[in-house]
Amino acid sequence: MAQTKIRNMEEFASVSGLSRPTVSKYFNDPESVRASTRAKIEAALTRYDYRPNIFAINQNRRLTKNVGIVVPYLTDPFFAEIARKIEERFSEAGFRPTMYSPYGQPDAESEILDSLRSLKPAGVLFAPLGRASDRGALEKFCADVPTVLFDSNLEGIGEAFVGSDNFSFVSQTVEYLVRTGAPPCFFEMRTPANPNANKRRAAYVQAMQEFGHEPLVLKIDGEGWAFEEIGREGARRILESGGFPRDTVLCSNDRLAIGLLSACYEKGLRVGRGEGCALRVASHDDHPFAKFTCPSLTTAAHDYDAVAIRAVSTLHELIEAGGSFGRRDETLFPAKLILRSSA
Amino acid sequence: MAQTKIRNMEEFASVSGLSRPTVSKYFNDPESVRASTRAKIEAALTRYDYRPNIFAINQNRRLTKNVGIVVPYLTDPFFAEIARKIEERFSEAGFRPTMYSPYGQPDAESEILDSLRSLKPAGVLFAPLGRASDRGALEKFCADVPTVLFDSNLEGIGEAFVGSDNFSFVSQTVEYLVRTGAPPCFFEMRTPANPNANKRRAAYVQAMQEFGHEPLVLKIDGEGWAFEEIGREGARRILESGGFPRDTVLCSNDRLAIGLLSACYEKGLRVGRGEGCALRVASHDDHPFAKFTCPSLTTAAHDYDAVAIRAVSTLHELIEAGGSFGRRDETLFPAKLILRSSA
DNA sequence: AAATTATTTTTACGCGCGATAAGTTTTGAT
DNA sequence: ATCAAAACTTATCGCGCGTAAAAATAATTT
Repeated sequence: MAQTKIRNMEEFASVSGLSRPTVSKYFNDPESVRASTRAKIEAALTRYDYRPNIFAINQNRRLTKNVGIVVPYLTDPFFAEIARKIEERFSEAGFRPTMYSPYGQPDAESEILDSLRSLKPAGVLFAPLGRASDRGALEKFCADVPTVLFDSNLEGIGEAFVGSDNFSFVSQTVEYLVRTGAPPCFFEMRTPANPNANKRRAAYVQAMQEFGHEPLVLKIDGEGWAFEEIGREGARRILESGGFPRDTVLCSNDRLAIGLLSACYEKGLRVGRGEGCALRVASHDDHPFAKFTCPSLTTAAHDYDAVAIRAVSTLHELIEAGGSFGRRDETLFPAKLILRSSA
Repeated sequence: MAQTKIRNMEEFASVSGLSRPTVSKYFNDPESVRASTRAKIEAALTRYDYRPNIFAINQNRRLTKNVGIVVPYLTDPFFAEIARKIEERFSEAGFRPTMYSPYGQPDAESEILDSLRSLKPAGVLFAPLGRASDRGALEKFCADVPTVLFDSNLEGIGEAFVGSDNFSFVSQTVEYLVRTGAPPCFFEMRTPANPNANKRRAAYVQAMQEFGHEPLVLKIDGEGWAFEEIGREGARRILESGGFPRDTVLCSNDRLAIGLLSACYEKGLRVGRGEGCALRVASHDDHPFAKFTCPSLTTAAHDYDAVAIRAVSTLHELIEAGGSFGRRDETLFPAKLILRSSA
């Protein structure tokens, strides 16, 4: 295979029988050289495993091929899944995506942005922490680096937003629950970290009023990102002090619902829509584990693929537009109701 | 704040009243300069937000501060959690960790190693896919880059291995199940991707024999990494064709168990150790969701922290040893039995 | 205060490639 | 065969910093 070790592009150009600038052109865009030239280079690539030095490449380039993907909590399968889809699309498009996560910590988020800035990324897809984010730091970052927000919208930050339509989520679940049973109460954290939570609550109140029912919001205590634990503890307390005020519960998100279902099981409360069931539970997100809860969770699903595809294409356009759109577009995808056993 | 924008280290050295080589030394190791000098630089750092260009730094350094963390499937909360802990420790130690995942695809794994190589990392912590890995590619990589394996051991690959002791996992669960009830059958995939699965099966057989019971291994079909789905389908088929041959089931890992519990719930089969329960289920890993299954899962827990700490410190030592130990050490941490409701 | 040692400055080079300009060859259409 | 456009070669500069050696300065010891 590799008889001689190739040290740099000069040497590789030489063994390909070409000049360095031509080879350089090829690595920037293989289509930019003649087919016969391309063939020479690709033949040489099979004989020698040369790769341009990534640091030297980026040192002197105006625009790198680096893109950043930042999600608030990477150990949450929901974020891991969406980050993965985004990463995949960027790789296919010839970019070098890198994933970052502050794991819920605002100072870590700012730190990530700082070190991302020094990577001179062509662009960044950024799902902010939300309420806890350091707004000033984000604004400064977005002024320097073409950034598209996703999942959580912070008004005025980033050149565009791509996410899911919380109203679509909640109106569908409320409609379904009301139509097939009784009006739900709403189960959420008292001080949600994520701005989507507030929109969902507002959507719940509005939808209930439209259907002529009294909204009823149950706010449970708890800080941080251990939502399952918080949901379980909150549900336990409610169950131990007389139970839920209605026989249908709509959770703000699936992770809270997973905790709630766990508490119900523990207390021997049967959840589902069949006879012998004391409680119906529905939720939002279609978390990867929602299929496997007991009972399986009726929920409103994100269109993961659509969000990922659109986020990537929007960042693409932003990069090609030179880093700035005229106005800040917000793209919201509707949810898809997934009927399972819990409601 | 920043009156003048600092373009490079030369300018920053000038506003600090020092020469560039001294400033360079500081950024390589703040302790290597006099305290008064350090104070000057740090004072300048508060006035100007300068950061050395990451590409220029690494271009010419023998050893970068980059470290790679590779896990087989990052959307699995188990891997996400261990990767996170490792990442955290490296960051604290002044390294620049980057996470990668082939998401179960062997060619993606090789590709990751290739692009990692061009990052000239000081070292890599690598949890391989296992059976599916391209052994030749891994060997070539490890020859060039100081690598420590974790989670999955591949004999002869990498300079060291840090992981959990599968025998400790299984002997504890088997002992507990036998002592408090009946000898379990073993529930696993027919063709597991991960070498740990084979060790666990062997450990199960051995432990059963030592306790004087007949081992009984149930092999279920399924390919890929959708373990919950595979576990559920496998359990469904068993339940629909007469049920489990014993009233106690030990799963190879928690993700299969999550699927199995889901199938049991669906079929109305009550799982747990109390009266009225038809089946006891235990498992291994202490997956982040094992607390929230219905019933909550009795399992043998990895010592996540110990593995992460030891993996990082081993790679540290390897780097300081110049990339090679005399012999290949294997560190195995024992499991901790976590008693919950399922068995 | 002189001698020794530890730091810092000066000077200089190199890393590997991007970018550009001016000249040369190839291509493909007339 | 002619010629312009396209592609390639040659040559050269610069990016921002690491690194090394020698000279100058500061801190510590005797």
